[in-house]
Amino acid sequence: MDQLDSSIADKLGQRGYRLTPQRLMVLAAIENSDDHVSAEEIYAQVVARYPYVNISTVYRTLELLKELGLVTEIDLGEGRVRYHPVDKGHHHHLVCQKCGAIIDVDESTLARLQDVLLARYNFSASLRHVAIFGTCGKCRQQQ
Amino acid sequence: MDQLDSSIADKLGQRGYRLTPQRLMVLAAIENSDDHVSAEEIYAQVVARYPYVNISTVYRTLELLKELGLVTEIDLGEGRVRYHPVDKGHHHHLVCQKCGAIIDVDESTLARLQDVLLARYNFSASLRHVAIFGTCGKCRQQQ
DNA sequence: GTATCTGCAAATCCTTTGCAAGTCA
DNA sequence: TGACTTGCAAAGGATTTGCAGATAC
Repeated sequence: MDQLDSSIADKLGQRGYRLTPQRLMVLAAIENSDDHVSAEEIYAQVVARYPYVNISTVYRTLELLKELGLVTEIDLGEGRVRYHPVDKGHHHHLVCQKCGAIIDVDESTLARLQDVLLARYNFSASLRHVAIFGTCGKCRQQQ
Repeated sequence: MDQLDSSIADKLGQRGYRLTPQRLMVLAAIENSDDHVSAEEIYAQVVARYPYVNISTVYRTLELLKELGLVTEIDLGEGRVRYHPVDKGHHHHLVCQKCGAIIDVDESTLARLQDVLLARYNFSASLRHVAIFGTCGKCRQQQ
């Protein structure tokens, strides 16, 4: 029930959604994570403090936050999705398919692509949180 | 048991894998499809000719072809993966999240990004078959 | 002949859903 | 109070797996 200074909680409240303890705990778990968290990881964090939550509540909260544009989803190719608060900034990831390393890439790196797609295809790409697969330098050396 | 001229079949044979009727039918289904096919669609095609195949055989064949680099997978955001033979050329897709339209994008459009990632991050991106989500021009007009 | 493949059935994994009970505003 | 939320349990859908029997080479 801490983390009442959460900016996401503020926005939820402003839009008329109830700030239940469960939701606040989910928000805290998302915002306290440096990395991107999975639903399962959020659930584990919340259960540690309040054993009666159900994972479906976590999924429902994440669904709501997605709809409201407060978190972004990313698929790093693990067979499950990870979440990240939008207000922590946009960035991308290079995922090495050999060693699993994840390299963070600045938002600007994809800015030009976004421009090209708009100019050439009149398509507004949503490149807020993208995973690009390939091989890192270290692994290429070892081949 | 047709489609013995399949280049994928050739490669499978060369590498010592058995060319079973099931595998040949799966290969034919992949190669005869203009679009990208899902496992379920491949299965449907094969069952039409040989009702005793099992979908797990389709999945196992696809797994093998992926490992050997003979097909690529693409996730167009449908909750299931689609497959495409590598030898039919590389290309990318813009997926409109409003209307579902899929716009094909030439390989060269992502070439520069590939260069940048290599130069800046020493990362060899595997951009052979990428889906980019966003909004198409038509849908943006209607907003 | 024998290692490789297949079919079958069941299991897995992540995620979603129906519903009755609980609770925030 | 009453609409919104939750917990529970069960379903959902795509994909994977164990195993015994079948088969390509």
